[in-house]
Amino acid sequence: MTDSCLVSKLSHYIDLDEPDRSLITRLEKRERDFPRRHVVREVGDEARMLYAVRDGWLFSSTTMRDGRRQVLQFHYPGDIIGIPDLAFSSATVTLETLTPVCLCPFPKTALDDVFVETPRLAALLFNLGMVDHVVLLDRLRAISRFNAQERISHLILEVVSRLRITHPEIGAHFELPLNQNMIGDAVGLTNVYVSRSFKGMEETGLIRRRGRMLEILDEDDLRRRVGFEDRYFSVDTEWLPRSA
Amino acid sequence: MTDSCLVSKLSHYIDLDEPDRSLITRLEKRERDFPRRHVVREVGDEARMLYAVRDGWLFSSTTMRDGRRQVLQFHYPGDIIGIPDLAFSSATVTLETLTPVCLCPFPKTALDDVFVETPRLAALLFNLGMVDHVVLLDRLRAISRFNAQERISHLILEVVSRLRITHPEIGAHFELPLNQNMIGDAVGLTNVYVSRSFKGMEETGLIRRRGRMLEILDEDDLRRRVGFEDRYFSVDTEWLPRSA
DNA sequence: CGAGGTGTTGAACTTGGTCAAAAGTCGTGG
DNA sequence: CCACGACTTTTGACCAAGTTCAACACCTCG
Repeated sequence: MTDSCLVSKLSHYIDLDEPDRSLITRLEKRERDFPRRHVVREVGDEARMLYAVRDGWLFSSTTMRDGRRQVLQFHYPGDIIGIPDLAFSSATVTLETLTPVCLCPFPKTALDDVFVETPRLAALLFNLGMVDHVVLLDRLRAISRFNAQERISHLILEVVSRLRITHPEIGAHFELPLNQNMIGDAVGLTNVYVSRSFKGMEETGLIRRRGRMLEILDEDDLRRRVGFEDRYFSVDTEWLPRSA
Repeated sequence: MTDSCLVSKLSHYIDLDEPDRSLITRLEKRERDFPRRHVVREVGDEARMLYAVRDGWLFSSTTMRDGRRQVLQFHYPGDIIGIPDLAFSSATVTLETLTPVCLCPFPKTALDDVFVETPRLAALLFNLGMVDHVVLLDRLRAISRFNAQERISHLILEVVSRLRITHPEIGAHFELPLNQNMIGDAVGLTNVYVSRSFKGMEETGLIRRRGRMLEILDEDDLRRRVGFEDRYFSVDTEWLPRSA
């Protein structure tokens, strides 16, 4: 077992000591692989487990009665997923893989140990939960008030900024493994209008595309246009309790 | 000092023991009053404090460069506000009162004590944070995919279900202290279209209005129309660590 | 009584949706 | 190496929901 994504994400924020690391290792003991396009769990399923993402991308979504889907979040290596369902006995969202994925499942009750044994780590998880919350608030604002091109721009910026936590080397050029239907379902547009918007953005000189490779031509400019804040970058860990 | 809203909200979910109660009381030691329409703190302000809401309504919002506002959340007695900003050194949202309000401010660092001394309470706060997260996911879905009447219906249901935690006696008839501008800013519509939608809903026989009093004529029907789930009602506290 | 905030209405307009067809793209098997 | 099928993207024509702007009505509270 090489180094864990969870450890590498968390130590991006604080120094982990031995008890922290061994606790995390305990959480990541089991592993399970899933193929591309696999439903890990659906709305209404029993929600006793959480999963640490070791490798691959996933997304969570809900479907309305008329069949339209809303993509709620994307999940990357180092994330713990299923956390929002912590407070419910059955899943509130559907978790589905986007690429082949390796997950480390552990029961909710294992979080007990984190809270009891390593308060500092528990507080960090809380903190990161709040980061996700703020990211979601940003997206709410974007979907509610931006036009199509702005929404898509916002989503792209959100995705790169998250990727850079674990892959700081990512520059303006990267792969976006999402089809236009998925993008539409994430920002509240139809695939048709996503296509038109992409075309428009390419003509304006905001981006360049080749297949799923995407190039952001002027990231600062793009950020300014949508008032994008990189929430993952500057996280306040000052208030966390000192390690025991 | 009579009984605290925070205690009454939290004990809706678990039995609080003596250490828990005394810790909460410590958090609520100081009190501060604010008038209606007062900005408690703005985006960019230093975010060292959290606030327990003792009395009154508030909301959090952000403003875009063009002046349009997005209302993100409403806050009620018993809520702890400012939590999303926990992870940031400056505020990510503006907090503003809707009615006259009494808040109990305490520094972020006081949460340390909660994590170290009462893991069970810390885990409960985490849990409730996740409830708010899911409520936000529901709203994202509503704003992204519903039409005007459905969005407004969803918002109304969200508000009543939250009110009922601390006021279980609330029935179909209650006061909604929000003007149509505010409602529009919350669900991503203009005040004009909020007005038209309300009119439509009244004509269809979904609701009845008189000033700010609102009556839901058939709540089950309304819930079914927008697939509303009451997230506040059925919270899973099974996984929480036992008290020491 | 007057003023400011709030709600309502109308007409013209815009953004994005719908439906349907055409054109790529990519992996698989022959 | 090519052909086929499934999926994805693009394009066009038309449509509908919600916006904008502006005027007016309505409270209510000082």
